[in-house]
Amino acid sequence: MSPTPVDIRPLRADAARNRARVLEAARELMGARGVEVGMEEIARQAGVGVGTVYRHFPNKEALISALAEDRFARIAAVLTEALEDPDPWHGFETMMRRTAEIHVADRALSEVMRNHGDAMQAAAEKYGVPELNERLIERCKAAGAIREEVHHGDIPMIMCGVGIATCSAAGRLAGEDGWKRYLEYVLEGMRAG
Amino acid sequence: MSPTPVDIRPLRADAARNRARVLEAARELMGARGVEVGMEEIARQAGVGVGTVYRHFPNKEALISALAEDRFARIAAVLTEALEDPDPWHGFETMMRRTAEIHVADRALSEVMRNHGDAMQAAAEKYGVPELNERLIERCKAAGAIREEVHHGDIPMIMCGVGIATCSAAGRLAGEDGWKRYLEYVLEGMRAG
DNA sequence: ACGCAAACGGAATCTCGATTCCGTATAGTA
DNA sequence: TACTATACGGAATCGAGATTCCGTTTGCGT
Repeated sequence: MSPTPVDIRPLRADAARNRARVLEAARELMGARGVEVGMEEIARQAGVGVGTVYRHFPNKEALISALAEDRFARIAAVLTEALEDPDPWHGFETMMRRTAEIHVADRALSEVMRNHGDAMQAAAEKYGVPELNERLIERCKAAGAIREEVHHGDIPMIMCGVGIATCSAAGRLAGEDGWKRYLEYVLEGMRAG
Repeated sequence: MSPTPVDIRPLRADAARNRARVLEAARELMGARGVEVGMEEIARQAGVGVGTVYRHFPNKEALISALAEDRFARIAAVLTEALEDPDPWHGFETMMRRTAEIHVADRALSEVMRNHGDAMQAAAEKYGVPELNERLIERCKAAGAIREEVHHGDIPMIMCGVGIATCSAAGRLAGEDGWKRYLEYVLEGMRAG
C-alpha cells in the first residue's frame, strides 16, 4: 500500500502561464459580477480558448474552488494576525473589518459561501479558518470583551450576509457606504456590556 | 385620448381557481427552495400544465413579481402597525423581528431583493414601504432611540443580508437560531446610547 | 341542449451556458 | 534539427429550463 505515485511533472512553461492567466481572469470577472460569468468569457479575457480552461480545471466548480482557496488563505492570514493583537477585542474588530472588505471587493466569495457549501467547507478547513475563528472568539470571551452567546459559526454567516447584501439591489438603496454602517451595527451589537 | 378601455371581464371560474393554485404552488416551492424552481415543477404542484401557468403569467419574472407584491403588502402591514406603537423603539424592534421572520420563512423573498431589483422596487413602492421605513426611522431619531447615522435604506439591505445568510451554507454553520442572534447584534448596534 | 370564446395540457422548440472532441501547434529533448 | 508528449483553440455537442404552439376541452350565455 504505497502512496499512489501520481506523476507530478512540472507544467510546461506555456501551460503554467495560461493557468495563471485563467485564474486571474476568473478572479477579476467573478469578483465583479459573481460566479455566473460564463466559461467562454473567462477564456476570452484570459486570452485562451475554452478548451484550455478545461485542461486546467475539469469543470467550473473546480475553478471556483481554486479561487475560494485563494480567498480563504487570505482570510486565514487576517485571522492569524488578529490573534497576535494584544487587545482581543481590537483584534477581533480589525479582523471583521478586513474580512468584510475582502467580501465586498469580491462578489463571488459570498456567493460561494451561500451556494457552494462543499467548496467553501473544504477551502476553509484547508487553512484552518474554523479553528482560528473559534480561538479568536474564545479569547474575546475570556477577556470579557464579547457577548457570551456569540458562536464562532456566526462569523461566516455574518460575513456572507454583509457581502451579499452589499452587492444586492437592496444594498444599492443604502448607498456606497451602506456596508460599513451595517458592519458597525453588528460589531457594536456583539460587544459585551 | 380616452383611457385605453382594457376589456376587464371576470375570469372564468376554472381560470380563477387555477390562477390561485399556481400562485400558491409557487409560493410554497419558491419559499422553500428559492426562485430557481422550474416552471414545470410549479405547474405540476399546482395540478395544471405549464401552458396554463403561462396563460396567467407571461413569464417567470411576472410570476415572481406577483409573489413579491404579496410579501411587500405583508411587510407594509407590519410597518404600519409598528408606527402605531406608542414606544418608537419598541415598534421598530418588533418590526425588525417580524420582517426577519417573513424573510427567513421565504427564501425567494431575499433573492428577489438581491437580484430582481425592478420587481422589488415596484412592489415596495406600490405599498409605500420606503416611506413607511423612513417615517419609522425618523420617529425613532426624534425620540433619541436610534443612532443618528441610521439610514432608512439600511433596513432592506439588512433584511436581505439576514435572510440570505440564514439559508446559506455558511448560515447552517451557525445553527437553527443563527439568524436570531444575528438580528440581535444588529438591533443592539442600531440602538442609541 | 347548443355554440363558441376562454382555458387547458403538454409536446415541441428555443436559448444559452457547460463540457467534450479532435485536428493543429509547440516546448522541451536528443 | 527532428521527434513526441503536451498543450492549444474553438467548433460541435449536451442538457436543462423557459417559452411557444396548437389541437382538445369546458364554462356559461342563449
